[in-house]
Amino acid sequence: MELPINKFNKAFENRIRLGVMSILMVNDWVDFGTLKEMLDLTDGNLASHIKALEAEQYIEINKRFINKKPNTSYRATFLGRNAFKEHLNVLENIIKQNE
Amino acid sequence: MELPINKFNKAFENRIRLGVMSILMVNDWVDFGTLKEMLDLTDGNLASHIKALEAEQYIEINKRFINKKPNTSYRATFLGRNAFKEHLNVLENIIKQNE
DNA sequence: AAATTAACTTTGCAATTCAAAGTACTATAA
DNA sequence: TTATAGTACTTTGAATTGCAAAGTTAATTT
Repeated sequence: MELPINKFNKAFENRIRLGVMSILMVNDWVDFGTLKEMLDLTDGNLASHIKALEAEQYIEINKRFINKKPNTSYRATFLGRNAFKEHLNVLENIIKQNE
Repeated sequence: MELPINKFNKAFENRIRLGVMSILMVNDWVDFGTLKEMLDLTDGNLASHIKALEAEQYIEINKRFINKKPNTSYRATFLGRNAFKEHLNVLENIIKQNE
């Protein structure tokens, strides 16, 4: 018997990291403030989950200044996109079996 | 902007509970040993997650004897099935936006 | 210099997860 | 009757994860 659950990616088992990735899958370069607002998080919390995704090399970071203010943006890497798609495939199979 | 992530059901954020439910969605009455084998868990670990699902009234329990041996079976309740479907809907929306 | 803003990092605590060990119940064997 | 075994737990303790709040850094504006 198959065990699709064991193909889950630990990096995406948390709702915040899943949220960050799902935003970055459809938006190129999203900045810290936008993510923070969209996900309604404290900045420490968001930063720590971003760090976890960065450690897996699932997202990359770009720091610059906009209107003389620091602005950090993130986007999903190729590796991250593929890993996320894999994870969604597992979920899709679970969904399919319930249709 | 919508926040689908916040509609996740905490009870299903764990891969084991998600696995148990996904098995019970397509199989009526599955016993402890089968679940344990399918999910490859220690019995203490499985028992604790089953307990959590039972506490939410997402599964019901039936104890009996088969061949003079105790046999405990579980199935998803109506409440559990609906909650799980809701959860899958959230995931489905995340998947859809990536197609 | 002082205050401000963005993006962190650190701290510390609470919740979650898990394996291992222990327990309860029933059955069967000695 | 004591012992052994099997199933399904419960308890224990430790590691991991998750989080808010407070502290920090760097550049900016006053």
